[in-house]
Amino acid sequence: MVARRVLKYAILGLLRKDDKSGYDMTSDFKQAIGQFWSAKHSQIYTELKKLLEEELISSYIELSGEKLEKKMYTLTEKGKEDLHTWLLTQDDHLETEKDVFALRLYFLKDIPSADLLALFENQLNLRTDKLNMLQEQFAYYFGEENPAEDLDADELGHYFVLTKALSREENYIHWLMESMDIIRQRQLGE
Amino acid sequence: MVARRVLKYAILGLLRKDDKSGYDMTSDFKQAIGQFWSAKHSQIYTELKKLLEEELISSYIELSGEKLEKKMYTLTEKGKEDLHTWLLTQDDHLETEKDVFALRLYFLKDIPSADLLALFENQLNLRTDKLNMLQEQFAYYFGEENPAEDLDADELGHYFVLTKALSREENYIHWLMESMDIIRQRQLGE
DNA sequence: GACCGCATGTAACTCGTTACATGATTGA
DNA sequence: TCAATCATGTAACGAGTTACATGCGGTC
Repeated sequence: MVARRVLKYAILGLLRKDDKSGYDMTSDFKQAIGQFWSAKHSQIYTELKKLLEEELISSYIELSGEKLEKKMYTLTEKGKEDLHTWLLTQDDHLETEKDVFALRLYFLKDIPSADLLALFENQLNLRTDKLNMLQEQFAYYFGEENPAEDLDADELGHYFVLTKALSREENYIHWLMESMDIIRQRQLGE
Repeated sequence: MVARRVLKYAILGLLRKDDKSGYDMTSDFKQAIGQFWSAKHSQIYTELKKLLEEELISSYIELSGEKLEKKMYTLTEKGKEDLHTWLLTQDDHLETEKDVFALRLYFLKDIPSADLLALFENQLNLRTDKLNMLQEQFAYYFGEENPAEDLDADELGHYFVLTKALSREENYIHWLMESMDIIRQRQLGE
């Protein structure tokens, strides 16, 4: 069984502290949590409508300025319960972590060896940019030091997500560089 | 722009060397390449039908025994060209690497601290099993040594995919253990 | 004879993206 | 005044899962 209705719980989770609009959630998915789940505004608005019908959230209108309406959503008691049940759910298996670069690489015999390093370099650039972005985020929220002891429970979730994303990217880059060395070695021997 | 029709190219790629049936491909997605892309048989058969219509592959029937028919697929010239173009495509951005465990963790403030370590332990078990399975696969195909220099171009793709998956799981486990230490430290201070 | 793996397919549904559509607010 | 950002929504389509449906082949 595949993890079901993840977006539903991502949205309920985003509402656990503050009321938010669909637009706010769209922005959240561009921040830290977007490293591990994301959705476009079209999908978010559709899901919000469904969650309202299911009475897991309720809504009210807030004005920004004179006319512009923000539809704010709040967790209902039912929504809180559903979220808390889900938070304690243990996964019974791991999903395939899809990665188009690795897939392409599996077929590398059909990639001319002159083009292979260029593909790696492109991936290295993308990953390096992402790592830099994450390091900036980390420094902004937590400073340059490793502050795990001083954090409150709320910041700790953010801390874990950022350290997870950082270590993922560092590891990816490390593997890319090792693999590029292997390719260069082989090309010398050609 | 999101990477489009990845399954199409995964299938064309799997056919680059040998003819295969839909069933064979379903098995392939349970092996090494399944670490980075996978699909159920229902989706594979549907895609094969589409690729036939597009004339990127052709098919013929092979018998296993007296009656059991295997429908074997072959890359056409058009299919080969399409695959080779795709293999040289550079990604211009990275997709969100979805991870339900990390998502759940972001909301950790709402997880009772007694349950938190159990969630981590569950994830650690899943990841450890996966790492062991990958290590066995690696040992089976490449032996215990690091043989990158002796491989032909075809094995190298397999080698990269396996080392990538291994380093991903090792890194995941390392981060899990570090995070569990932090949680234990904090619980002592409670 | 029963069970497991081999083998192929379709239908209904859910999830996710792209494109279409509209309008307000803020700051340069 | 122009552009970027704020703000919400729907429609069409593509991707992926689950369930339904059927039959052969080998082995215990």
